[in-house]
Formats: sequence, structure tokens, C-alpha cells
Amino acid sequence: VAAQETLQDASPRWLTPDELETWKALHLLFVTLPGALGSQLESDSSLSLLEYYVLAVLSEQPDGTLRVGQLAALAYSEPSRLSHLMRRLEERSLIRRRPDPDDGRCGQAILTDAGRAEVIKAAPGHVQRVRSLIFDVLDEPEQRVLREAVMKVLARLGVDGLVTGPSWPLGK
Amino acid sequence: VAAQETLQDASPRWLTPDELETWKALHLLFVTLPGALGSQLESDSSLSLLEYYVLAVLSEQPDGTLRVGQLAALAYSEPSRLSHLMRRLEERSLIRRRPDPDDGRCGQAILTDAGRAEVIKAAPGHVQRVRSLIFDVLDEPEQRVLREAVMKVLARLGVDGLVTGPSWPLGK
DNA sequence: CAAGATTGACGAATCAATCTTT
DNA sequence: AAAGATTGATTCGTCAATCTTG
Repeated sequence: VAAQETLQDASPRWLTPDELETWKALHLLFVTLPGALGSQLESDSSLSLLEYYVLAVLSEQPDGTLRVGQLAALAYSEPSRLSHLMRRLEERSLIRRRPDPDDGRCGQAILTDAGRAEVIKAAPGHVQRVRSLIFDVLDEPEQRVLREAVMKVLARLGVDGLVTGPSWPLGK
Repeated sequence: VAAQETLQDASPRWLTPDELETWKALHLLFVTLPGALGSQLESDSSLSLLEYYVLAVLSEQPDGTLRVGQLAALAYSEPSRLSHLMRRLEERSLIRRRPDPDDGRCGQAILTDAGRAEVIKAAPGHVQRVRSLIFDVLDEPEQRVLREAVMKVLARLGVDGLVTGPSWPLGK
């Protein structure tokens, strides 16, 4: 019995053919969809997907301002990655940075007029691409089941509840 | 009327609140799932997700051999990316390379014993993670709808039919 | 000349170390 | 000392140019 348990630990249940098909499709989606969305964005606006996301989140703030840490949390990115991104965006004059007046440790990212213009320019094409790729091909029940399924996986990943974010990708 | 059409072109239908929720959940899944799978792999084997995929595909070939181009097609990656990856894997002695005897233009990637051992070592944990994150939380009907939905989106992306790939992630 | 793959240069992501403010 | 963020070094991915074989 002990030997059997050891064997089971080392070699868990493999995927059934059905599960394998599902997983391969899902994996393929992960590999291809970001590229498809990214290429649209870059052709319309020379923004990457993450750059668009960050600027869109900022554009929804009343004063176009947010702490870098909050931005990192909303984008599920490491502070370091965001910091490098902020520097590049600042070099392109799409945002500017300053220390938070209330707490000098925190850095504020502030959307510039140019940054707002850029995200507004990019938004329609982006939304249209998302709609055409996803919502145009799924009917309402499918969409509901899909959302439920994704939410369950997210819960398993421990990122449940954090889905409540900005009204991305409106950007307006 | 002309003005209205112009307006509609510039500003397509935004997402409904329901669609927005679905999209945010899906986007969050894209951002978090690869990292979750990758961290498991690296802790078990010091392979990245793509490295694991490549070695797994090779391990399913009868002679452990495949052309780099075929490998790139199966991984939906650019030849350049695969080439750099092959060089790194070769430096780690997980594969070796040689020109295809039948056509000297094509490069062959050949799985070494060490490479095969590495992917076999990584496979159980990987499958278990995929199962625990996805298939343990979805019942059979949900899984079927999810697969249908993903396939429809893939068809829209133009990668339909290519889902038929290796029996990844069995690795054995 | 076309196909297949590689290379080198550059841009972006990650990790550890650092700096500043509280 | 801890929190928040930045920096520098390394690694990875992308793009254009190149090399070789058919």
C-alpha cells in the first residue's frame, strides 16, 4: 500500500482525451490572443497592451493620478516592472511622476494630456477588436458559463474578488 | 447621416457591464495563469513553460527528433525565438542540434537523455497543477461549454484546426 | 532566388540590491 | 527598521539582416 501511494504521488491522474483537448485549446488561446490584441493596439497607437491598460486605468481616475503601487496591484505586475514602464512612459511624455505630497515614499503617476489623447485614440479599436474576437462569436448563455468557469479558476488561483477593477477597456 | 456614420466608426459599441465583467475575468486569467504554471515548473525542474512544452513535444516523437520549424509551428512561436531557445537548451545539454540529413537547410533538434529525464521529472507536477487549477473546479458541462467557447474564439483568430497538436502535457 | 534557420542588436521583463521616507 | 519605489545586471523576446542549402 505504501508503495502504491508513493507511485500515485509521483504520477498523478493524467488528463483524459476530453480534458486534453480543452487544455490545448485554452493554452492556444493564451499564446495567440495577447498577440492579436497587441498588434491591433500598436498599429493604432504604438502602445503595448500593458501600457494601454495602465493609461486606461489612470484615465479613469478623477485627477488622472494614482500611486505606482496601486497601479501595480491593478495590473497584477511587480513594482519593478511598473517602475521601468513608468520611466519609459515619462520619457514619451505620456505620464509624469512626482512623490506623493502626503507620503513621500509613494510615487504618483499623473496622466498628461498627451497620454490621455493617446489612450482615447487607441480605445475604439481595442474595444472593437475585443468585441469582434470574443463577444461577437459567443451567445449570451455561453458567455455566462465562460465567465463562471473563469471565475472559479481565478478563485482557485487566489485572485478572487480582485476582479473588481476599473471599467477597462473603456478609457473614457 | 454621414456625420453619424463617421461618429460610429470612431466610437464603436462599448462593452456592456456583463461583457466587461467577463472580459476582465478573462484578462485576469491571462495575466495570472501562466505565472502560476511557470512557478510550479521552475520549482520542480528549472524549466520555463515554453521550455517544458518544447521538450514535451520532442519526447513524444519516436526518435526524439523534430525540425526546428515544426517545433516553432507547434509552439506558435517565431523561428527566431525558438532558435535562441534551442541554443540555451543545447548549452544545458537538454537537446542537441544537427542539420537534417535529408535537407541541409533544416535544423533538427534532438532530445538528449538528460532532456528526457528533465521533462519526465517535471510532468507529474505540471499535470497536477493544471488539473487542480482547472479541471478540479469545473464540472463536465462547464468544461464542454468552455471548450466550445474557446474554439470559437480561436476560429475567429484564424488558428482553428491547429489545435490538433501533441498530447501535451503528458510528456511520456 | 526561395526556404529554413541562425545571428546580433535592441527593447522589455525579472531578480536582487539600494535608496528614501516614515 | 519597515514600506514604497527605483536602479542595475542579467535574461528573454523581437526585429532586421545574414548565411547556407536546395
